[in-house]
Amino acid sequence: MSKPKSAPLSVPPTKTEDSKSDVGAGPSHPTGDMLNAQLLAMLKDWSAYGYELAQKLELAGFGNYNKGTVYRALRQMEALGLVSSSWDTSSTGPARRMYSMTQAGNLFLQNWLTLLNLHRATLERFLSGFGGGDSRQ
Amino acid sequence: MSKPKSAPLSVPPTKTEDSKSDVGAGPSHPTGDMLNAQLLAMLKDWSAYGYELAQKLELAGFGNYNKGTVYRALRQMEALGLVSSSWDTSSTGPARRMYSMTQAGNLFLQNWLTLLNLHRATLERFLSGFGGGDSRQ
DNA sequence: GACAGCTAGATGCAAGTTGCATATAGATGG
DNA sequence: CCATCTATATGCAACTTGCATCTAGCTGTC
Repeated sequence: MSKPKSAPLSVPPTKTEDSKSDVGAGPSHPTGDMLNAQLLAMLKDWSAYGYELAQKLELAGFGNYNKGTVYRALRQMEALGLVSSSWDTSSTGPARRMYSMTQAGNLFLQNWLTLLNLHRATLERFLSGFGGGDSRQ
Repeated sequence: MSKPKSAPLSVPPTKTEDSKSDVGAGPSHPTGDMLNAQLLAMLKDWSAYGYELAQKLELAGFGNYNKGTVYRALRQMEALGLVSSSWDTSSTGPARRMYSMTQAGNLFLQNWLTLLNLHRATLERFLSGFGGGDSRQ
């Protein structure tokens, strides 16, 4: 949710055509637990640093990503024990904070996948017969 | 994210056993766009009111749900034009605000499913070979 | 008919999250 | 020396969420 601020509530939509392209209806990129899950998945087998992860998210197809949010998500996950970090000064350029996933992080990911499947299953149950629910590219 | 508030950042996890069942890592129930999508899916073919929808979410397997959040999510989706509402006083008991999905709501749902598939595809790509990623019900 | 309890919706507040802009700082190239 | 790129961090305003609480209609019971 983000764009339009108007509509004084309780006013019947009256749906004009003006918001056809934007719709205020487009989820653009994941935040919160969804973002955490993406970050953890990328850390599954190797270590990585924030800048790198933010770039990969963009390459993965999510719109241009807010790096500030990525950095804060990583620090917060560290505070929760889902990842651990250490400075890497071995390569040239500014120091990098290298993250790797912990066991708790792995457990989070499991829980997330469970919730995600429940989410999907529930959606599909209500949208029964809906086409495109499973089209992984 | 919700439970533990401690951990002063940059402290290596030290993983004690105390948080094994909770882990501070368990996404419990959907919020934000994920919640919106659930609500819209339940409104796909019929109208419903908030109290009812909140109950269905619990029955669907998501933990005990915050009704205040559900009500506010619905009002906000109405402000965005994703649903429309009207009072229903036909049945006994307190009046019910009946919601139904708009075309914009349907478009939101489409977009959400697209994002969800991208999310899943990306997770699976990084977790390649991971077991359990596709076990629907 | 007083009263507890259920249904149904709404909201104040504190805490948390996010986007945007900006800051810091090392490295590199001209 | 200065602009630019990499890499991380943060202040601020706006928004979201959970919890508790409020209103209000209806039902059942003594």
